[in-house]
Amino acid sequence: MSLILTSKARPMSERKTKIMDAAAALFKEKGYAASSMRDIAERVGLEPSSLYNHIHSKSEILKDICMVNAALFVDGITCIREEGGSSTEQLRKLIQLHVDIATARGSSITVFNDEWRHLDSESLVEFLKMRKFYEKSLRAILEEGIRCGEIRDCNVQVMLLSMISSLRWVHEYYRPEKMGDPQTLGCAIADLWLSGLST
Amino acid sequence: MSLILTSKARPMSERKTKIMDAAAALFKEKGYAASSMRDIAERVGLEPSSLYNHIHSKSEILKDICMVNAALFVDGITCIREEGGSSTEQLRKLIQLHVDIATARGSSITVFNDEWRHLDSESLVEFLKMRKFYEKSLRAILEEGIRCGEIRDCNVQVMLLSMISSLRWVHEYYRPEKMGDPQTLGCAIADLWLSGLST
DNA sequence: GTCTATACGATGATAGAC
DNA sequence: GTCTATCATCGTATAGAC
Repeated sequence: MSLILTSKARPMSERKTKIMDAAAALFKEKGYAASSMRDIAERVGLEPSSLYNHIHSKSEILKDICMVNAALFVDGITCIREEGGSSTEQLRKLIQLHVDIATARGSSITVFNDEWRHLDSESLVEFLKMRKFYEKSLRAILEEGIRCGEIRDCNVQVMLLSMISSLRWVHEYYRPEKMGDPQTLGCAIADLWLSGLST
Repeated sequence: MSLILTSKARPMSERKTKIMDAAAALFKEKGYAASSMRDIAERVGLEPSSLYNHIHSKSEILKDICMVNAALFVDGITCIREEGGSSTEQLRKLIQLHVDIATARGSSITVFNDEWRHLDSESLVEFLKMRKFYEKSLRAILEEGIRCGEIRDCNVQVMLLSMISSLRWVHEYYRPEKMGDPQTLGCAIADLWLSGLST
């Protein structure tokens, strides 16, 4: 899954990159609504008004962060579906995708997870479409697994939501020294999900 | 677990209750920072300044919501630990506790989950202490289970964080008509966690 | 591209009449 | 307890000099 490294976004000016990074970090720390353009400007060493030479508005920053990350997940799961393999294999790859993205883009993924509701209505529609696509794909993996007897026949929606939610701590609490590299962690979480806690 | 019904909070005036409920709903919809005192006042049918006859500040509302809910979890897990039983039984009860609280206090629990970082530093310390206590208790359950061979010997921190996180969708996406009553849902999630997805 | 200056609405909170 | 009036501050964003 080399998607994280081979970003398809066209190159960004160094200044704009710094602004986006500072904004993502701030949104993570205080949330979108509580982060001001003055805060962002201060972090990046500019006067507030100068930010507008690089971005159009605060809401545009949020939109960019959310969409870039949503695309990573959509592309990732599309890739996994195309590669095929058993449901179990696909689930393992999917969990690894989440862990890879969460460990590689800590602040950006927080914003994607928690701040998307502040998107303006137009962007929100687009964002929710992508999320819907992602959920539909995951549901398909689970249903295939149930059909061929690989996955237990439980409430699919409950499985799906539990699985996705259970990965939402990684970006915040991942500690390499305690949990190993992302590959190791992904494997451990996949084992947990597939085999359960009981001996 | 009758904790939810037998609230220990001293009685609140009807007006104050309405203010707190409206605030919790708003904080859930837009987040704490993006919700204004004017918004709250409008919902409850008062002028903004009148709110201050019932509460001292906006931050106090947040503090009350967070602390009341934190106490529910702390009391709940304390109860479960005191009742004893096998680790598996305790884990089942704990999952049920989460589901019960999430389904019974939707908006309040969202605030507790996502908005606590806006607490002022003093309240934040108190809040984090309670959370720490909760995590320590859950860790003890898991470690006991591993020691006596009831729970698989995995990274405890990874298990703990995954378990807690996996329950964070309930308050938002619980649909009784699709998932049954809270008891049924709690049972289903507990089965998922204990036995895993694989057949 | 960066700055200073500024527009102008929204914010949390208070004072004081009723 | 509720209101009107008001304050001081901070919010996003723009204009225009350099």
